[in-house]
Amino acid sequence: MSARKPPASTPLSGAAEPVRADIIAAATRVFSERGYHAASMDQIAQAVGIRKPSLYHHVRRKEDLLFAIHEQLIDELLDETTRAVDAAESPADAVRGVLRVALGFVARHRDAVTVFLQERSAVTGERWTELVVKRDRYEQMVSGAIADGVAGGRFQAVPPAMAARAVLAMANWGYTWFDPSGTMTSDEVAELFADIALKGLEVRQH
Amino acid sequence: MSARKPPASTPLSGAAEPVRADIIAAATRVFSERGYHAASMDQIAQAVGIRKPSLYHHVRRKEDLLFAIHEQLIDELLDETTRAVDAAESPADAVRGVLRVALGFVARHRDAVTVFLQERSAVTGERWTELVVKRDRYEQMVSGAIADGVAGGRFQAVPPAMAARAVLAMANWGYTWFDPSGTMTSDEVAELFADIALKGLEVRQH
DNA sequence: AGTAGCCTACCGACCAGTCGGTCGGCCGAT
DNA sequence: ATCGGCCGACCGACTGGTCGGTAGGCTACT
Repeated sequence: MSARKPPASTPLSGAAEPVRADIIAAATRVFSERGYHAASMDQIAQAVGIRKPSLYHHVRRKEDLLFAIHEQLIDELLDETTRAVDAAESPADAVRGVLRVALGFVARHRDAVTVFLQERSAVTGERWTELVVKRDRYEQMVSGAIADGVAGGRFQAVPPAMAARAVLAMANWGYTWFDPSGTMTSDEVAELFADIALKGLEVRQH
Repeated sequence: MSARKPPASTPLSGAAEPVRADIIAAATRVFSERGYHAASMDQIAQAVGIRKPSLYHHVRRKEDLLFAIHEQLIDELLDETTRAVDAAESPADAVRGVLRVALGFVARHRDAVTVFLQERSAVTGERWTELVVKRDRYEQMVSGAIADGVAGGRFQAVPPAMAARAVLAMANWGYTWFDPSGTMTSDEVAELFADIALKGLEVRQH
């Protein structure tokens, strides 16, 4: 064919043109309910209100949907957390902020968080690497704050990376049980978890 | 050996005759690597060293494998944790024991724990109910220990169910990052996490 | 000892159904 | 008359699961 090959290249590193928001929302819902592999493109199309071939008008591959969900979430999370940590006046404040942001995400973007945490390994290739880089940056922000606390003598001498894992675990695990219509708001839970992580469960009698 | 007929009857409710151990091991490996839905029975058969139809000689359905993995893990976990909590001399000791057992499982049965925590929703029907019952019993054991601590005035006045979630989160999330060949053993991590949960990160100056 | 019968474990060939993905064409708005 | 959004019809690949049959070990009876 004489026809010049269309651009056909991903415009930039990773980032393709944005997928329509309602499609991402529908995919997020379906993926979170049935899991990435068990969800079919037909089911997603139905959730959008169109047929499968039309869905392929907006997305090149199924994996693109999964990646878009992952990327959107980590970018927003990174952004909000950075702001919270920067605004913190003490390491303890930073830990509180991290927990508040993370649990807020669980509450507000429940399905997306579920997909993000449960379908981590379904993203492949260099796109996965891209996500890992951002995830590492996120974790290092948390362990950095804790390291500051240790260095300043305000935290116990714990390995910061380990403590960060403990803190993040409390937040991440929330997608498993948190109920937005439950008795506690995400901020209340965040405060409670921060208290536990910072002050501990045991009563100190001095 | 005289020709005594083997039991050959379904011994109890639900429990079918046990699936050959190497098959469960292979399925655990494959499921944890690729995810339940992405894993094919052929891949499992190959991991065992037989062909797919032979695999169906030992298992009725794919889901049976998943259920067997889940059941085996939760039964053992429930058992070990019960012993640890019963042997504890204080609520704080109980929390330490729970973390030690749970993180020990992560270290020793990494793949099974991964399947258990990541493929929870793939089990369906009444078998799922059965698992939920046991999981709840497990969680209540932990929150019960914390409630004891609160009632005895040795723990802060936190909602026990919430605190239990924080503690379990630290342990469960371990399957995400724990490396058995890393610098810390699972017992060391458990001790560190217990210290954080019980005493907190902040230094108290009185 | 020989042998008939049975049973477990295994396999090649196969099936119906589903999946991700494509193609050519329709339609309404610009 | 072009074009973005949409769709019916279709395809190849693969999946979970089945079926008929085989190899070989154990038992029981002769």
